[in-house]
Amino acid sequence: MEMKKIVLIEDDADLYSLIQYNLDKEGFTMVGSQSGKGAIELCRRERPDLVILDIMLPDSDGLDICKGIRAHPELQHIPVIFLTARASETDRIVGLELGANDYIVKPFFVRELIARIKIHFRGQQPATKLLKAGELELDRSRCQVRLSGQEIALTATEFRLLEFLMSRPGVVFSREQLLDAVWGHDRAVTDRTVDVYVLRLRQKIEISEASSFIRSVRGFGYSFNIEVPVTQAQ
Amino acid sequence: MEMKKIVLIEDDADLYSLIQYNLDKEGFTMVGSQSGKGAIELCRRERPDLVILDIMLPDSDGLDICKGIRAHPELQHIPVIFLTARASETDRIVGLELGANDYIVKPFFVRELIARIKIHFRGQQPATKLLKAGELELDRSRCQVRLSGQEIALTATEFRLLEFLMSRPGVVFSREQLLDAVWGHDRAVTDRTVDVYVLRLRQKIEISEASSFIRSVRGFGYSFNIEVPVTQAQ
DNA sequence: CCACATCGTCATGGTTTTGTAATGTTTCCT
DNA sequence: AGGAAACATTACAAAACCATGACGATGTGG
Repeated sequence: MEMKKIVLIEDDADLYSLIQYNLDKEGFTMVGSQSGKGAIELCRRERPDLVILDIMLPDSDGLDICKGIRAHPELQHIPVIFLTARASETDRIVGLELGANDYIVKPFFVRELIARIKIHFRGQQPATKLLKAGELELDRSRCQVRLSGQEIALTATEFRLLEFLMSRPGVVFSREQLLDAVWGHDRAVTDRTVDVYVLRLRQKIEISEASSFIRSVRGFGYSFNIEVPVTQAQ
Repeated sequence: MEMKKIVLIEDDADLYSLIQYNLDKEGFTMVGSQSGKGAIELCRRERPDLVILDIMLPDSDGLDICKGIRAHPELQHIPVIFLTARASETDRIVGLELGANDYIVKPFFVRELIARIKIHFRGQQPATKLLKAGELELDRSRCQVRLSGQEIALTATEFRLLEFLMSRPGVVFSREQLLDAVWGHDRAVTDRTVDVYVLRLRQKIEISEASSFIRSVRGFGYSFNIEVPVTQAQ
């Protein structure tokens, strides 16, 4: 997961640094303000992946800020977590119905805040599951392989074999293991078959004679090369 | 918004009916069980849009059910809300980190539960009511398809199949997946059927022989072409 | 109750893929 | 070097895969 950026608006200095410390420890980038003024501008400038918002601020209302975020076409998709001491039913409802994505009542456990933050980052995995190795790209969801941007036509078995090898680059697999993984456990296939498929793959995705994506490891099996082969120099 | 379906697993009869009443009032479809046994099967059958899960059940553990849902490839995207009396820090963290999307501690306000449910349905609206690919347009709200501006008459099944494929252009789906998505989970349909429908779709929406909107991916299934087919040359 | 549209299945045939056996080549050991 | 084992290649027949046309069942509106 790339580094996620979080904006924190919280006037209580102690709580501010506590959260800052913990977000930092978790590997998030944090920018923030202890005042509600200019919060929208801060978000427009920083384009965070998530906003943590105290509702009761001395100079402005967190609810208004949330409303502002939701009204802004560029920001409206950003998840907002409210943080507040108000625990009454209507307060909560108003917050949630106003467009907040979560609502945490003070005092709270920091680890819970972190866990709830992570929920919003979960599930939005990259649309395409892409395996890369130098010029070679394998797109799982499209069942497609490209070499230097150009599509390479592979058969189903070839694709699955390459996918398996690429998903664990450098690891050497015996023919036995490859048969289990690619052909299935109830296979009825000779292990020489693997050789043939490696050959077919090589003929399709090999660039030069010198460097090979698939490495034969005599006496053991095959592995996907980590030393990324290159066409020219790099 | 179409009718959303919610599965509720809660052993306390009073709470069960309270929630049932309120979900019903809000216009949600609810199915549920007062036992944890068979919860996964229930979800597989019903394919709900959200699951509300009590953690402490007399016959099984809500955490395990959640784990089961997250482990099932067809169910793992479904939001899970935990409902529980356990308020300790570790309980909450475990619940959230296990894959739950929300965690509500009893006793709670029903309106808050409703508000939190709605959060999960918000924003996941298909942003595009209108799917486009070159000359081909699919209007979800009107159940209408146009090719070069001219309306094409599709049957219900043809429409759903095309809609599903177009909604994730480029992604390859197995016949199995297409049957699940288009025909439903309680299907009693051969997977050869998909071939026939693809054929029928092609006959109706295909422009030329060279370029095709629906791509056959031998050994895997079908996908909607991203390379937008063109009437003329490129 | 008939005409018509839709649905799902089946059988067919052409094409691609697959697995194996046979043969050639490299590597390694003595 | 000689030979054996491991790997690379080639060629080919069997199997799998998909497109297609036809058909019966079911449902629906007139």
